[in-house]
Amino acid sequence: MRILLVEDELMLADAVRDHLLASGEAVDHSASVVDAEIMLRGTNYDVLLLDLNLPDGKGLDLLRDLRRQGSATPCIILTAQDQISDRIEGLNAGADDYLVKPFDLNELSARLAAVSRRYSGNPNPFVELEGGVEVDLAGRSVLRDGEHIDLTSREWALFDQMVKRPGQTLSKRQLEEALYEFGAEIESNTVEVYVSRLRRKLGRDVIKTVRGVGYRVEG
Amino acid sequence: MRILLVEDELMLADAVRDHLLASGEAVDHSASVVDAEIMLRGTNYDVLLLDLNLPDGKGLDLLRDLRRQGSATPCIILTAQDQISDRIEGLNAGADDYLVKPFDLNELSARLAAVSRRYSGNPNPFVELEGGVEVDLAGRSVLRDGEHIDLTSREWALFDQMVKRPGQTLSKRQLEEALYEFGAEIESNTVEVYVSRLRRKLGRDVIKTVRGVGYRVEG
DNA sequence: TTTCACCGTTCAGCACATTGTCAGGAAACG
DNA sequence: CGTTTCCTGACAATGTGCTGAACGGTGAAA
Repeated sequence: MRILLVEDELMLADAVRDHLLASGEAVDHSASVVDAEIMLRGTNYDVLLLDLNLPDGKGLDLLRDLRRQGSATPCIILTAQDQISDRIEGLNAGADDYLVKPFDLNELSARLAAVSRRYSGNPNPFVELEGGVEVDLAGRSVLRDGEHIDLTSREWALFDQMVKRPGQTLSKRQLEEALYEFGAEIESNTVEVYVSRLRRKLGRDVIKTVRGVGYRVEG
Repeated sequence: MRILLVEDELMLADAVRDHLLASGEAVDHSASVVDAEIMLRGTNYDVLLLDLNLPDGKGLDLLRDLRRQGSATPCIILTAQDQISDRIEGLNAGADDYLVKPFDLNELSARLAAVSRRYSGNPNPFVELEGGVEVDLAGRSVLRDGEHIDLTSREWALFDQMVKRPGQTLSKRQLEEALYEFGAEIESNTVEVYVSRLRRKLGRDVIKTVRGVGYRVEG
């Protein structure tokens, strides 16, 4: 999925980009409205992530222009806590959803999925795995033989990463980062423990061990 | 789309009607509550545009009566700048959105589209859930083992959100937004309290807890 | 008007789920 | 065989959700 992120706070932008790249999305970043316009002219994006509080002009105008030109690219706007009027204006200008800063990166993922799904009209983005396991990434739900399986947030964080890149082997280090946002090296076998717990819930065969490297889920 | 406009300022009413007619909508106009009641009796409208400041009675009462009778016709209320309390009351009485006068006619169109879209998105008015619970989304009514269950407006606001996305886990943040229309973030466990009350009315198993995230109802 | 019932909200305490860690055992590998 | 890597049961500390109680506000009834 091609995503255009328009955001001038660089730290936030980097965090968002890293997170989305890690989920396998293609992210372009622009820090200003003019840049964004140029990029929009050159590429067809699937989703637009738009901060309304930009230095060189109103993000709202960008969105309005887009809609005026007939573009229906889904758009999620990012606003600060107190800019309630911006949110309303944004929705009226044609935004599909909004997120209030600071937001959880996983929530961002969920909304992205929801918005793009709403748009593409495919209601069930279920991923099927071995052992009768199905996963709804956007809805954060897992079925095993049709039964719902409850995962804790850590368990989901790990499993989510693996399901997003089926067939790929993920190193323990990568998976660790899914658990502990920034670096924060932890010397322990936490990942192993969680894999163990996941296997108990989902069955032995869903998560394969790649000795010396990490783990992998089949597509 | 059939629209009923209840508004006593004739200039404004004319402007609104002209604008909507030009968009291809069917607009009826009433300048008083009693007229509106008569027209509502005779016709099924898709959207109700309601000024709260009417000469012969409170528009709010009209709305409350409608909701009490089980009508779920989407309603956008029109208020003047300073009547903030009216807005809150209106939303509590069952309005779907509000517009502050003077408003841009294009903004009106946008809200109309948004409100009606919100409703037309539910092709299946009757949803069956676990525990013998049936929900009529359009009619705002809930049955348990065939018995009618009364939900308060907040309870409904929450439950409605969950039933509309069965199988999906909704974060507490998302659900909070269902309670407090736009913003005004409140730090409390209000969502939990309402879930608790809903469970008492609907049974333990209808609403599942997803720890660390939020809640979910089964399809 | 007063009274009453109900609703929305907040808070505090309890109960229990989750988490990170460790240690001992199992399995893979040379 | 030894070594390395991985698995998993147990545990204490922490975190999170649930729910009864209480309070102020609002509308309806008397």
